[in-house]
Amino acid sequence: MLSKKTKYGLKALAFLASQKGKEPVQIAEIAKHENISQKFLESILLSLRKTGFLGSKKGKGGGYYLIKDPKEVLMTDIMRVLEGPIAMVPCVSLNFYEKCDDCPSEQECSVHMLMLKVRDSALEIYRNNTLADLIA
Amino acid sequence: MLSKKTKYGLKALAFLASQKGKEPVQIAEIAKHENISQKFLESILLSLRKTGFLGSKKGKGGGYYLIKDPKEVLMTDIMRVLEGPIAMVPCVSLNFYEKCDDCPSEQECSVHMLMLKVRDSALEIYRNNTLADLIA
DNA sequence: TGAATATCCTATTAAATCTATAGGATAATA
DNA sequence: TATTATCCTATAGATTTAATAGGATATTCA
Repeated sequence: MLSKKTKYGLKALAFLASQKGKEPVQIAEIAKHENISQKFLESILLSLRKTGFLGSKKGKGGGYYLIKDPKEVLMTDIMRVLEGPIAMVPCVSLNFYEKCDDCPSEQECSVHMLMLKVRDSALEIYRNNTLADLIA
Repeated sequence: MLSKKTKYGLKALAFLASQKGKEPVQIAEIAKHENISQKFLESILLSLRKTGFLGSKKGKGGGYYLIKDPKEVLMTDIMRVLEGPIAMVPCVSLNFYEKCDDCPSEQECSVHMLMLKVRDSALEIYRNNTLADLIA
């Protein structure tokens, strides 16, 4: 299941992408428009800024804005920052690989191959969708 | 991420499917072979029995065994019992549908369509794989 | 300069879920 | 009737997620 953090983050990014101008949008406005707890959203936007998706401006007239063209922002990158691994088990993760402690070998593991297929199919979707597609 | 319950359940099912005969296999043997806490596995096998995947026999010489031919057991059915919804959000779930409380409408929701695609791609994998494929 | 505004940042709490264990009841075998 | 192995419920422990609190910092504008 998608975490609230991810869902809210996606909605916030989509909302920012739907804005015509490049004017900063305040947290409060996004939170209100998307029915999100403002404080919770604040921490999510902060992490999106620190990972290079958003820029921000303090003080009056401040807020958050997209740094890149929505068409250039791949869903793979967004998902990995918000939700973490796209794979359902660490042993088939490209960016968050970890060995399973209960498996003697990945060759023998009955779960490994199936989860590899699932990961690949999810990757295909995320690689072929950008932030711009969220608002289309 | 896949829960331990699901992972262990899949491994146990695969182990049972790999057995030549139809003799019951004891929890202890499965647990040892797959490096799983025996008590935890016990509760997992119990739920797989209650949902019609496994049969069981008590007493000496007892244990668990598959009820159906592994080729006839779809991964969709296994996953839904062990892990729950295949969809990442309830609003795109076929078997566990729920309306999102934060969304005014699913048409407008920027997350909805993307998650529908992800669900469909996962479904395609699970529908085209059976328990027999886990041990191939 | 200073008041107002809005993000920045860390810490903490609250809630939910997941993982694992305990301990006896029940049934089958020999 | 002793032994074996599942059945069943309850609960404890651990981890993760969701949300909140409160002040620090920077910017705007009068």
